[in-house]
Amino acid sequence: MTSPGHPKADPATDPVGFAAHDHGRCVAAGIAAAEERCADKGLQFTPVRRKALEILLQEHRALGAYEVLDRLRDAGFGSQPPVAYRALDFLVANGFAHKIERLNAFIACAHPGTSHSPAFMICRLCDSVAEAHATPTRGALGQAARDAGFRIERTVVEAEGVCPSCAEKADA
Amino acid sequence: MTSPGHPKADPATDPVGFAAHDHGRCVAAGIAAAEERCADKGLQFTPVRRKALEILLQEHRALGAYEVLDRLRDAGFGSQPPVAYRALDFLVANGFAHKIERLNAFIACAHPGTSHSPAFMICRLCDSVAEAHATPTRGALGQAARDAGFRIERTVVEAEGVCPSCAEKADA
DNA sequence: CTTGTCATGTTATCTTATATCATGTATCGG
DNA sequence: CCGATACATGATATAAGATAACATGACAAG
Repeated sequence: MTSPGHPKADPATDPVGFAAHDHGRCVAAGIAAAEERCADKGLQFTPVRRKALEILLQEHRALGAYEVLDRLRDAGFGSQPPVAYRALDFLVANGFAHKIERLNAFIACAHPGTSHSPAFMICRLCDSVAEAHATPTRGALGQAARDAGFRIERTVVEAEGVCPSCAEKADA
Repeated sequence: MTSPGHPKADPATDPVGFAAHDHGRCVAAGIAAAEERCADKGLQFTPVRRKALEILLQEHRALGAYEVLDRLRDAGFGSQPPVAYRALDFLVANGFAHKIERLNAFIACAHPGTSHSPAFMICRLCDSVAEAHATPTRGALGQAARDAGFRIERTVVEAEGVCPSCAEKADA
């Protein structure tokens, strides 16, 4: 899942997406995790939902709902927007995928199973997205919320910039 | 600008929006700051742009582009989407307003003039939005970015939850 | 078997955003 | 003063993202 030989590879915290890695495993692991969790929680991991997750897992970048819809249609599923949005809503609601608000697009969760506040690094050059963990209540925001009496329920943390591989290309 | 008598009111860091305050000042201060900065930097603070900022400053919540457009039209400006988007783009590009990605909507900057990475607290009950300061490079995200070799250029930090005044109402 | 629940399919529509071309206006060097 | 340039605005059309509402099907509980 993480780059082989990476000095501090840790499946729970290592940002996936910028480094070379066994991508087949990403897909298999993602599907397996979802299957298990759905079985546990009595959720229906139906064909559309499974396919939608597979589609997202194919890449480490965010896909728009209509991009997902196109691929669902190609795979023989319905072709109207709600088909995609419903599948994506299910995946997001159950922690198998996340919505990248900055891009109005969706990406498979890189750390499925673990409950977490995700944080994303979005490369503006190649559109790849890596997921890390945020600690929203610890930083300046958490302090501001406590001071103001604001109860945080969910956080969106997205950094836009340049990924290592694009930075390298740009330097060359 | 901040609530009179607030124990730790500090114009540079105090989140505005949830507490009672002299709202007329918000508007006046926002316009004044924009005027000054535009003069300094040779930017044209044209009537549409001024009006758009005024519209945003009217409330401590985020307005959709089309909501802004409606009010611009009411004020005698053009009524086509690009009118609003261009004005909003200008305001955002120059730090007079921010886009709330979670809401696809815009809000006047609460700390104009200061260069900052904004963080927002969005009340899901009353839609009010308060702006605080984020310290993106300091927390877990900054660490992850350094580890991954990702160069952060801009961050989106938005917390969704319940503001103090709505929490109070809910308790009652 | 019928009732309720959940998933899917389908139509229509709404909201958000941008590309493009045309027009106006201020500034500046010649 | 004139023409070139840059920037701002106006207007048309369309793309992209999202949801409301209604109909159908599958299945388990009563």
